[in-house]
Amino acid sequence: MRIATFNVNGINSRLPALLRWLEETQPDVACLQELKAPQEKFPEMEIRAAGYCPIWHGQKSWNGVAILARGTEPQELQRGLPGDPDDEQSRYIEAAVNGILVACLYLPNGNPAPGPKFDYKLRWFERLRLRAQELIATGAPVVIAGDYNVMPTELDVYKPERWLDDALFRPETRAAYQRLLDQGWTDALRTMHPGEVIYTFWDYFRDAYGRNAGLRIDHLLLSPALAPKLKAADVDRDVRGREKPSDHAPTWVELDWPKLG
DNA sequence: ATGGCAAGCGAAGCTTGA
Repeated sequence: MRIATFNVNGINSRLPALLRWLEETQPDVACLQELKAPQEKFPEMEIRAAGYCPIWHGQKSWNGVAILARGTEPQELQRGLPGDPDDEQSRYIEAAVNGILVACLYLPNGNPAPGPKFDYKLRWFERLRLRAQELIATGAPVVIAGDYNVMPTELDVYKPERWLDDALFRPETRAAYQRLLDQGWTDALRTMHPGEVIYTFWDYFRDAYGRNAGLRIDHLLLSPALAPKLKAADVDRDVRGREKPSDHAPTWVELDWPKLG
């Protein structure tokens, strides 16, 4: 069973690229972020025509997350990250798919730091930590996938010294990610590629992709019940090099788990 | 150190992203 995460940077402007990738790689579950579309502008017909059943949480202009399941309806469990009823941003959705609890997130960027946006990021991170603790305590097979906007270590940044004060790499941010891992989560991509330079994002500026000036910020965390089932994890890097690409590449895990259908 | 690019909104140029 393959579960992927892909920050599409606008689902409607990215639709041809998304459909091509789905057709080519046939993930069983795809977690999408940065839909940048209100609820009613999600391209449900096109996604269903491609064989995927979606649930999504849209928002005008910014954010937005979705979970797509191939040939089966995701059973939605949670919409919005608990812990702050005043948080209007669409950054979190959870569903059960084929016996696995799938959480899809788009963690706040947090720049400029310090400042209110960075404070929001850290508060959001703390809410995530509490939710993740609840999920891990159930003992269920869980994957929390998405754009975490965190480079966990220096190995995950093309030029660490340039990013020290950035919200994606500041000590507080890395510490928050580490606290999450300390609950018992497995960072799937790093586990399968220890010591390897492997990125999931290249910005649009100055030929960052061509120079491999990238970041590893899209992660799939596996609960203890699921980590032993990890068979492979990788990045569909070539997708970033195509026409009209997202600035992120799809990232995925292959699990020893019965396939859908 | 800065600005480079892309997308949404809305119909130019600002905001946001990372």
